[in-house]
Amino acid sequence: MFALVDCNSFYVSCERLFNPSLRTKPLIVLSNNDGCIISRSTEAKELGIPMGGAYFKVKKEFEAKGGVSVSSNYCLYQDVSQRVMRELEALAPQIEVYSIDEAFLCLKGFSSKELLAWGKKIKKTIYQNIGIPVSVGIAPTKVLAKMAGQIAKNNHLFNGVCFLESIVTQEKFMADFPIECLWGIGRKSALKLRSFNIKTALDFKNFSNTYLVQKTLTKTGRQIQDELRGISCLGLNAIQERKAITSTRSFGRGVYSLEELQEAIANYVTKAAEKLRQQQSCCKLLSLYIRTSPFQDTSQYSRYAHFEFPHPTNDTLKMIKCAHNVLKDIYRPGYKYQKAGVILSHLIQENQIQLDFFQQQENSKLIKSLDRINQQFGSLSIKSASCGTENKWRMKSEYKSKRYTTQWSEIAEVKCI
DNA sequence: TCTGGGGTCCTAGGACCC
DNA sequence: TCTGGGGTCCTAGGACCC
Repeated sequence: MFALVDCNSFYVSCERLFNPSLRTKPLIVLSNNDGCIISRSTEAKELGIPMGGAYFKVKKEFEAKGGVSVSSNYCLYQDVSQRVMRELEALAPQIEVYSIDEAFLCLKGFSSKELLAWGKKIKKTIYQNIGIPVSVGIAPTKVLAKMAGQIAKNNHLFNGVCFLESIVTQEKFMADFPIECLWGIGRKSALKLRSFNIKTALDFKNFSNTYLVQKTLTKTGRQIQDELRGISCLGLNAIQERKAITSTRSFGRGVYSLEELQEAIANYVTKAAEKLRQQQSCCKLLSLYIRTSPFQDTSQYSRYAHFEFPHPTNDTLKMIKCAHNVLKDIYRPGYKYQKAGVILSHLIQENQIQLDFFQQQENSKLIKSLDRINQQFGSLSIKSASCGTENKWRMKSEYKSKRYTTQWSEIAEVKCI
């Protein structure tokens, strides 16, 4: 048996945790650059605010109806997430942290009678100890547990906990479960399945042409079908090292000059390289891209290029130099650039690097000192001069809440009146 | 004027080997 | 004029997730 624990409107719930005045208002959380809507309270959903929609399109109307918008605050969300996961680890024999707001639990050793009660206990404990409301779905496979989670969240009769035990119950809900809502079936796959007259999860379960499923949806689709049939294909995944680290941002305004792009790229490399060192890895390949806005009618330009290091590295300064060389190659003047990004891949553990006769000593002492200083005095306290100081291109984040739990200077205040 | 960011997995097809 | 068969490895691009 698997359980899926999913935090309800996670970012919104985090914001409400430390700002009770937001608890009764329609609330939305915006993506980076205050561009899109990425989390909505129930009240905001009822006002018809679309998930993933462009903020500027709804801003006026939403505010007129008393809605409140906040910029995303990942320091806060990450920290609250870790607290939730710690609680879950104490409650279940095995856990897979699937995303910032979700975890799968493996339920060996529970009788089916105990399972529902146990699900309710999880919900209650997380709310009591952390203050975040969650939904719990329990079923024999991961895909079914995901489905149970959806049902627990949307069907009020369940009070946030749904256990799909018997095949009869599973099929009863599958019959009303649209195919596009199934975990792993996106827009494209749903269209293909609908062309075979498969409209619900139950239709998919009963579709007998497995050859066609494999052919159109590849191995992934076949596994989903098996999981619907109660055959578990997807186990609990252990935490694994990242295979790639990316840092990409849209600009707060159009960027034209090479100098500003260089600044932005230097900042992104700095960020990505820090993450790389945190997991004690080096990278062999640095990829980089710049592009104009696809939403604008002005002439478009987009380029993607790589640099392969002769020796795997995590040295920020060396990486910035190489990135700048690549950037010079792909930069063309006269365009209004909207976004740039850096991707580090072909990662390898620091202690597994193969050295050779001619390899120069890495500048590791300097980099280690930088990391230590930044850890103590805050991110980017000391950085390469190429990162610039003004950063006029920097993304917008106009309505950001405080980092209540990770920054002493921003800690929550309690006032006695 | 303003439309996010960070990931994973799978497959086809190219390049190469003997 | 005729030009095989069996294999591996790598990567770009597509699709999906939250």
